[in-house]
Amino acid sequence: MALKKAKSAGAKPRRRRDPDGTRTAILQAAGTLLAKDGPQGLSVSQVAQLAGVNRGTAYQHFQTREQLVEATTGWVSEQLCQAAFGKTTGGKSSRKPSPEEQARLVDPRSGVIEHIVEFAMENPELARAWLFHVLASPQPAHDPFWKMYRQRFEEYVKTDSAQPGIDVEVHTVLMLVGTFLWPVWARAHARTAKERQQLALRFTEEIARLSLYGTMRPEKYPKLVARLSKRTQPKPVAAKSGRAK
Amino acid sequence: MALKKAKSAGAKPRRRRDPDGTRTAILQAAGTLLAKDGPQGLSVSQVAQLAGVNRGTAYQHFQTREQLVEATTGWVSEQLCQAAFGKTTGGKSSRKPSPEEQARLVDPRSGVIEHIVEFAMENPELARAWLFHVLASPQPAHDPFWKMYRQRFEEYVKTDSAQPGIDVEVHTVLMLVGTFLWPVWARAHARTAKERQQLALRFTEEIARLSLYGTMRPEKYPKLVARLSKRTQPKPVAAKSGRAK
DNA sequence: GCGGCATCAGACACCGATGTTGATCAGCCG
DNA sequence: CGGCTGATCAACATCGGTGTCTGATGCCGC
Repeated sequence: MALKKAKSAGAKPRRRRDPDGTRTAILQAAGTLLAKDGPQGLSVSQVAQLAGVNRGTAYQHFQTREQLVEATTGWVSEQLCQAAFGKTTGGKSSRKPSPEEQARLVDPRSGVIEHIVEFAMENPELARAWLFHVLASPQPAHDPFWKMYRQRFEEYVKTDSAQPGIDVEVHTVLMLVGTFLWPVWARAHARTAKERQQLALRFTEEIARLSLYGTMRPEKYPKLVARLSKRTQPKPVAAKSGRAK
Repeated sequence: MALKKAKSAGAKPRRRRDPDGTRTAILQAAGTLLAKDGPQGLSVSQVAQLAGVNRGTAYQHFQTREQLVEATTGWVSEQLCQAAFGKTTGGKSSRKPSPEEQARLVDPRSGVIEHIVEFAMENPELARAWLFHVLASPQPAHDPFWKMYRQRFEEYVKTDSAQPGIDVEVHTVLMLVGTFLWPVWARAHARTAKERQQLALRFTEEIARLSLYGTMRPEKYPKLVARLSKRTQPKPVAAKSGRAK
């Protein structure tokens, strides 16, 4: 078709006029570079180049490098929220979920972790970028995705399907960061989609096993059992509320 | 002692001639800056300034910025190895450990995790630096500290104190990264040494609880139990399924 | 068809970081 | 004590990134 795209010479086919599109293109490029170099290593020049956008245009969408980084981390978190929970963070209210839907969202076996792992396995850049962000942030728990996950798990802990005495914060740290680092580790071993899926399955299976049975055989650690049961016995929920306000 | 240190005017009291000392001073400064900005954010200028050393001197010890970063990550890993396992990585052989010593080193309840958490809680810069390094590295599992931990845990898994069917890699990812990120999270909440110790205790207790009992009540997930027990071994699962009541 | 605006190209001053080089001075050894 | 080695330092040239500005160009809605 005879249209734009000056063929031979390095002529640049000027980008079609689409502010939102370019913005997200920039964010996406910034995301992948963020994953590679971390927040401190991000340069507007590289981002613009990768996004196929003039540097000046980038500066038109984000006044300063710092703002670009900020916007990018927020965007990454948003992507993760949508992929994991299927809704945006900026609560457009959205009708209250039905009870069974509630249970599905809350129960750790319902697929939230599976979703996250699979998504992270297919988008390791986002996972890595999120980890960088969380690691660099002075307040990791302020991240929207973090808060979302934590809240969901907190609700699960209240149900009678959960073991008593769970420490929500510790669990959140373990699961979130483990779930996102696993693809980083696995990346070195899996090339094909099949291998990746297998590794994702391996992770979720081990999480399931650990969640059900733990790592140690209780009968081998009577003293530890006694101490822990003393901690959680009297009134499980009260014990937790003491520290996880 | 009354010596050196020209007092008033900005006169620089030329550093005493001490190659090894300056080298480790540089490494230490690089470590704390690495924790703050990540590998890509590290600048030789800042390192030299923080270490109280001329930039040129730094370049004499490490030919290039990249080499400095590399040496620093190695140094951090070394520090962690010594803190956690009490010996250096560059195996000077060192006599074989006695059987009970072996058990102490291998058993997850013996204090390895406690050691690491406490150390990480008191040296969050090192923890953060290590996480940055692991996150940025294409082969996280090549880190000496990582390998050391993994090997120890692998030996534990072979003992009959361990649950059957443990996935060593998944466990290593979870524990290592969780243990080091916990201080980063906790840092935002704890100021005094007492608070820090309390948070460290809270983490190890939850790890212990999780290792013993897991997160979910098996009786609520019969299908999952069936699938997992089929995966591992037919026999031992029944024993622990009764523990939770 | 026209005006507004998104996009691009290029240039500028400024800054900080990188490596390099030659001078300088501390500590050791004869 | 005097010289030598090399650890430490100050200064230089260079490069790349930032943030800003100007003018040109084309796309889209009115």
